[in-house]
Amino acid sequence: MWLTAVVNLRFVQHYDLMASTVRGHGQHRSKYHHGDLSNALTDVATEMARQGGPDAVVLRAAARATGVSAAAAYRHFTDHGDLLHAVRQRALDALADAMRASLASAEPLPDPAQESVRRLRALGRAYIRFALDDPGLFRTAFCRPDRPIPDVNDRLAQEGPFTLVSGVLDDLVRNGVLEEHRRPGAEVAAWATVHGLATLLLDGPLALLNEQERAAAIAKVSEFVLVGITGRESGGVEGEEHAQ
Amino acid sequence: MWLTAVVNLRFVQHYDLMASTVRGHGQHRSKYHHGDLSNALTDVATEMARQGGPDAVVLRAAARATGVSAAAAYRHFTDHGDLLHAVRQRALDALADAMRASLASAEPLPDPAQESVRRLRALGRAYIRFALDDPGLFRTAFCRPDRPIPDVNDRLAQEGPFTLVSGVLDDLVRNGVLEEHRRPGAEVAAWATVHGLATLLLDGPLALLNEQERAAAIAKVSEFVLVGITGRESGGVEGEEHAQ
DNA sequence: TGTACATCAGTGAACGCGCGTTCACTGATGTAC
DNA sequence: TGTACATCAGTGAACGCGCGTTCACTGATGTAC
Repeated sequence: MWLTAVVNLRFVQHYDLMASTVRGHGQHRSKYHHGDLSNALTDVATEMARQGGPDAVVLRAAARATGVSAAAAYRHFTDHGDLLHAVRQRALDALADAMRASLASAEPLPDPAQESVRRLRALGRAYIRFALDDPGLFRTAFCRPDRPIPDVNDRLAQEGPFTLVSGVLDDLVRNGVLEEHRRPGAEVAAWATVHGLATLLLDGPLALLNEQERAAAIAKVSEFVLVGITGRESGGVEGEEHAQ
Repeated sequence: MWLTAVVNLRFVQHYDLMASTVRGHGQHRSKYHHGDLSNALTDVATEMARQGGPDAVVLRAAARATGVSAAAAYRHFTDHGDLLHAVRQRALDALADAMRASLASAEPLPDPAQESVRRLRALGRAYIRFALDDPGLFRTAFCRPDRPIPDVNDRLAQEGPFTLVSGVLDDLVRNGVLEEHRRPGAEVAAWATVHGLATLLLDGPLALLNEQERAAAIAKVSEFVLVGITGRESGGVEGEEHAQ
């Protein structure tokens, strides 16, 4: 009990430092009229989510860490759920960013077919890595929303993880790797597989795997996705699956 | 706020009824020395989890609903996490039971190969259905544990979901559907896919799918798993995938 | 350019709530003789 | 078979905690004239 209290205290101190640093960089708005409190609160709350998952997003604590009264938060968020929703969106954005970065992180292969396979692998790898590196954010991104989720075909589809996968699958069709009749629904299957692996590695029984077993599982699943989607042995680009 | 209070009140009343019914059936132990308080508390807490997920597992409320002081719970559980852990185990057991029931729910097919494919499909279907029918329990089964998870090769493997899948995959090898060199790690891939689909349907963007789209997604993923595992077109047993 | 004033974005104190956990206690149970 | 007594499994009151949210308020900002 008091141990928890101590930990929380540490959190607060840490966040306070962070908050003052952030504000210190900007123009001093003489305390009143922070200028960008909405974003500042979301920043801090996102940091909390990163460290402790969705349950760590606490409105009062976020306000405290931002150096502002709790009531002030209600000028920018209708309630706690609204703040959490903003954090969730941040988490999803961060995931999508990581996936995009992964796409761009290596030289494109000369052969378009191989290149699109590489891209699919890169997306999956980034997804898993994000989950393992930032479990708090990952859990927050997929925690049960208390507000309606944006439709996949609306905002999220704009530039969300789902859309990235869809785009690469379209590439695979275009480059003859994926037969057209297999295309419909393929993004759901691919996404589900990678997402499931990520959550089982994080919170499920696969959390007990050592690093080697984990790498093997990831490689196996990566292969599995390609075969399952295309319906045939994944040619070329062998070995890449063993890369981190 | 007061709305929440009202809802909670309803919960309590409901659980109280339930608890008194349960105790009413058994022998009256004259209030003191309940006889099986540990199980009674776990029962009630599991019901709470069924209705509201892991966060709804509240020690005080469970004690209240069981008609017992909160302190009494500490004779049987070291703390709140211990109770939650018991509920988690119940949830996992319930999932495994549902899967086993699904295996036995239809006539075995005469052809052993087809039969083992049927069994794999049955497991996946049961998994998804459990998640959709009992989201609270499903979320609880896979919520982040604050205690060490039992190793897959230990208790859970005894009769857990994971083991069921492993067994059926062994059948697939035995019956020539799955080549032996593909067997290692296949249960992870299969499980991840189905698990991912379940969680995306529950809490992810796929929650927005209508019934028809959802059925299509499930069918597609089911096909995907078979192809991904075996490395070839799934022969036979076509059409069954469209069954609920 | 200066001033009156509406509006905006904060404050801080308080509210009620329910939680997990501890404590000294006491009634019921079972066992040794 | 009856009785003393240890142990077991409850009680109920209290603790401290921190949360989300509301309220009347006030200082800063920007705008109309």
